Amino acid sequence: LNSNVTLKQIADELGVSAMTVSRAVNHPDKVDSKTLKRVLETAHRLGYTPNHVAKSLVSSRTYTIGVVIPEISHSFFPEVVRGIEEIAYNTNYQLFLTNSAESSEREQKAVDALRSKRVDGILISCAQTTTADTYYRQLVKTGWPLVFFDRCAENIGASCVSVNDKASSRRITQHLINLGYTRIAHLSGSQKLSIGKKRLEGFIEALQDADLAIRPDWQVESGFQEKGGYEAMKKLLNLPLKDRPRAVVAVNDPAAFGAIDAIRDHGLSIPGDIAIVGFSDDIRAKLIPCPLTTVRQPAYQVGTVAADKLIRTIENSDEQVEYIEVGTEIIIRASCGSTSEMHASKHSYTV
Amino acid sequence: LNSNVTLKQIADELGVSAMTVSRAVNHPDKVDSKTLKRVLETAHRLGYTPNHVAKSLVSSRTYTIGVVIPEISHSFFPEVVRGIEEIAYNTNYQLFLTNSAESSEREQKAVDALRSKRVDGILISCAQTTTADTYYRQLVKTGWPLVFFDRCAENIGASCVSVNDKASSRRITQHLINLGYTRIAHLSGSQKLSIGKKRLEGFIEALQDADLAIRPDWQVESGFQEKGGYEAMKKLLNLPLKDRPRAVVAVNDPAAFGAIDAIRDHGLSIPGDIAIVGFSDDIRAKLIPCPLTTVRQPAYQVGTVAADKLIRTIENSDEQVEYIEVGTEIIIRASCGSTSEMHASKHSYTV
DNA sequence: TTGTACGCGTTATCAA
DNA sequence: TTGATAACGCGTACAA
Repeated sequence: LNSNVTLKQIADELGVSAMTVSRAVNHPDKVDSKTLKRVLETAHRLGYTPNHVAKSLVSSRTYTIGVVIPEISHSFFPEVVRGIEEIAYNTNYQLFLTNSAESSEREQKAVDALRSKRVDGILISCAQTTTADTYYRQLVKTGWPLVFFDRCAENIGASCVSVNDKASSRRITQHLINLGYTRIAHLSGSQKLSIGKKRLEGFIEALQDADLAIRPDWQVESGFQEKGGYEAMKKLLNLPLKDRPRAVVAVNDPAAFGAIDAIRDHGLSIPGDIAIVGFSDDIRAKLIPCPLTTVRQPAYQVGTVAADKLIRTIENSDEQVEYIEVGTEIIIRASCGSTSEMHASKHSYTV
Repeated sequence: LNSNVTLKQIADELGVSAMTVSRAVNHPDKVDSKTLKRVLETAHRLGYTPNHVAKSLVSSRTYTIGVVIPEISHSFFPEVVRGIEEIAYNTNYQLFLTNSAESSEREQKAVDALRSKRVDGILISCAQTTTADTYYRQLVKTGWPLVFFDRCAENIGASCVSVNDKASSRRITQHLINLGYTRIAHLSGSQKLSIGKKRLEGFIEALQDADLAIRPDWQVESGFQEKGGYEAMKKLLNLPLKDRPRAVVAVNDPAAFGAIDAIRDHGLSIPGDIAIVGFSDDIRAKLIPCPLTTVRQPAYQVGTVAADKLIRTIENSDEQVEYIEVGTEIIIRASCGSTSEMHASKHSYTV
């Protein structure tokens, strides 16, 4: 029953050689139409399924790619995986999915396992705890096709597909400036992570472009969680009234949610007293009482672009290393306040 | 560089046989401690990674399982996959993830691909369009370890892990009854799908247990989307006042959301005029103005249980076919209304 | 058009 | 303790 049918079994059944059966299956035109028919017929009858394990052993190609993500449940990565899956499906690759669970140790184990499986290439989004980029460097040196996505190890000679963090942060800050706000603060993420750094940079650039004051006391590190957002916002609200910002750019939506709670707890209203914008378009962003203006990340597209780049890297030995940024979309809702012109114009645009 | 190191290369380097190297790597105790050391040292130096493709060819075991899900982005399946991944990680299996995108044709192609990869077993959740259970029967007949999860093909001799649909539906209906409601309607899902059928059955049983009237005009098919929920609720609201239900059990949360809109549009309040409960604990359920009482499905647990069952089926040739149901949790919020006793008691319990 | 020989990287088996 | 051989299923290269 479970004993898998082989070319040889079919061959024996028909009194031909295994080679003939192989040809019938893979190169139908290279075999006599009559034997072809007989072969295919019995192949079907016996339930033949080509053994890719054996095929891979001889061809050194598995038509398999490994994906390492740090977090399965958060809505961003499933959507990325869907994009990867779509490309893989269209190009006849299979996907090994592994979860590093934000542990760099587990991440390395995953990569080793994928290497043992002889995947043709690896897509990886770094665990937050990752420090060891020496590991990545070694990996790159082995020549395995490797593409980072979203969370990238930079300058190690591997391609990278990510969201346009800096430009997006700058753009949403500019949106506040265009609405007339001049006293704008930033709740920032960890400066050890590229997204934390880039979003802060974009924020600062926007202020510089508009010749607005860049005040250190208006840059508070909140981290990426609600709790940190709440605490950080508290600090801003506890400033003397004359030093209080009029608008806030949060590093992401959860931080913004925390900040919103703090603002409410302080008896202030949004956007009347303080305007706020987020980043990531969390599913809750549009559902809260004062819907949050934010940056939508094209997760699906990150997946398709990364998978596409990886497969080109696999199939094209002289494919160049690239740093690809995909554009985001500013989603304008109520939390930033709005001018009359805003109502007349369209309510989202891309960066 | 990319040329992978083989046992033989290490062997040649040291002037021993490939067999000795193999033993050193896999059975350290069966080799002289001195040669062991030499072998491991050069293996490390050359960056040797065992070739699982070759291993699989001889052992007929790939330590790989295939997962077929109908929908990657919805929050339920990522959580299931996370559970599967956790078990796979602990047992050293790798996961092939494939997406049928609710197409039974694509589902079959996925399964064929997985068979070609010689996965040790398959976990599958049926596409909604699936009709061809003859295909599943054939698959089972080949003896391939196979476990269905969430959406199951029943009575075909394969194990199945799913949520306790009928009991949960009955339980949440009973909750309404306990609160004193007697005029209760059901917005049902397609009766062609097991979850649609089972949830209706549970609803009816609860009414029967309480000797309440089971009125056909209070069973409206809404399907699983908001729009259907809205339309179905409209029908109930358009009944003569004396025939209008006082409470509604929706087949899932989206249908409930649609119904809620309809109730609002009709100028009625929740739960004051009409109480409503859902099923699935959609992320929005707790965020809407009148938070929705609903059934939370333990997605992660569905994943771990299904993966565990599959691996037992793989590794234990006389493992029995089982239909496993995992319990749900009733999440009590405002939409069902509440009595004073309710406030005193705990606000969730398991079925 | 069809068949034979060999090798892909590994391990089980038996012999030394 | 170590090595030689064969086999896993398939495809390339060559021969008939």
